[in-house]
Amino acid sequence: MDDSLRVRFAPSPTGALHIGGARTALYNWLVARGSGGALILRIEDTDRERSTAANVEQILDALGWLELDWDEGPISQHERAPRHRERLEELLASGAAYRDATTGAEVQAWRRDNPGRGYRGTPLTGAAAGGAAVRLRVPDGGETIVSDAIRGEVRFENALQDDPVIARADGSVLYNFAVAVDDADMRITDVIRGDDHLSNTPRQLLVFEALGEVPPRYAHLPLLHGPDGRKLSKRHGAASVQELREAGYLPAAVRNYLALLGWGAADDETILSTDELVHRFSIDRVGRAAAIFDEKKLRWLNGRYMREQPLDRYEAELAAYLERNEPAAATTFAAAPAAARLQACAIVSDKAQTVAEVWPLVAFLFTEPDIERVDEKVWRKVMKPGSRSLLRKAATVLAAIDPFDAETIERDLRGLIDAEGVAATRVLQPIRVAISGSNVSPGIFESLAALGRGRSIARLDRAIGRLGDALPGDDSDPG
RNA sequence: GGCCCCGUCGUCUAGUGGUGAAGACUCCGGAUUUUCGAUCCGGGAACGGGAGUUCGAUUCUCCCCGGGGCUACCA
Repeated sequence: MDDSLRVRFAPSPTGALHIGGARTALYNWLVARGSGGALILRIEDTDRERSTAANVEQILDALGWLELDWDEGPISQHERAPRHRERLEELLASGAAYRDATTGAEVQAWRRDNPGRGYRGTPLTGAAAGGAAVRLRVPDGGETIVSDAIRGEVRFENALQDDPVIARADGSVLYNFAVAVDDADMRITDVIRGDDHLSNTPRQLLVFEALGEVPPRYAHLPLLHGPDGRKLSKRHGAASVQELREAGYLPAAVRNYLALLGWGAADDETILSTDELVHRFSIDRVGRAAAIFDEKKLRWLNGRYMREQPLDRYEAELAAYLERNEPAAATTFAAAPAAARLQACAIVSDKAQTVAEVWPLVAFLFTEPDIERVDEKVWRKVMKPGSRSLLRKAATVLAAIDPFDAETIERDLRGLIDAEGVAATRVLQPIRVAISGSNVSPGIFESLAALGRGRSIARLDRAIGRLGDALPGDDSDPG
């Protein structure tokens, strides 16, 4: 326990929260919650062109859905501009930073002509300094060492580093400067972020040094890649937290899965509740190699979480999912009695791996399938000569079943199957299609019980009607 | 190009100077079965390559190869 520990999650609102960003947030959160320390949420919006309020909303929304909370913030980095300016002036005054109007193209050209050296500008003074960017002076000798909890000591030779631009000509500061100032002001003790920032770290350390501040400890996480081994992006399917939510994953499952991407418990346990994660997670057990995001494993894990949910929780997740993605279905579902909603969840609970898969399987309990429009291929596959007769007999059996529950229905329908001497599938599949409009549904006995006697028989009758049109005279041929 | 990071089954991880290199997902086969799933059982599958250190390297060092990141008046 270390309640003096302060970590931060600092996303840039230039898009939705990516899976990689979500994992970074999670790791910071786990470290904070496991130590009694504080998590600060800081929005890195110094790029006014690309940062939008909508993106900030999306990020907050994604963190909320993941159930990751924070102790301070959200703090807009952009709103701290006066403070950044103040610190910048200090460096300008001390000579640690200077005005330089050289363009990027010119620096590149300079580097071509001066291989093995970092660019050093010539300070501009007086009127000439107007309209020039500000660079940080990097020492010509020695090295800057990043002491990283995951990578060990990473050394960067100062002579090789360019003097980085830390503020634009208009005075607005750049990322590497703002980050260092903010991390210092917010007394961040541990920076846990993506590996893509490792190369930025020496620049930030140099800012700390110039400012006379003590830098935090660092931990750079391995990046997340897509199945093709390249950096995770849109074309790999679900790449943002919102997409994960739309795909029907549960927040707890996503947290569990994300935690395992780059980290493993000492005993290599796979299923870990958030509580266990908080207790067992440790940054020095994080691996060094980039991890590939594999949705198959997430699906499996999610299925486990789905099945282990209590029924009322299951129902709430389904309702929330429908509300977000299928408003019409949400209304229909909400209008049904609570008992019916819970029963629907009960009969699919061991089938669906994601919340998105639930409604298509149980919609028939809440809306009438149009028997005349059942897919022709499905219909032909299931409805054979003799089906009409068997459905009639099944309807008769159903009419007499008492009580109308899954066990009794199964007992009596199996009695019919035995009496007819046919394969169970010849009786059960036509019933399935008749009541659900599909050849894929939850268990048939449970489905009949959930639907109730009246509606079940009515749907059987409707199917018999369609069969009468399609297969006239089939009654005489039991097949 | 320069600088930096990384490299155990297809994937995520565990692990050790001497192991039959372990688990999970996927995949394949089988069982169960009223559909799809789910479930159960079984199987296949890895230390990137080359030197060196060592009695012995997957483990330590170097080189190569491969992948990735940074190299912006982006973050």
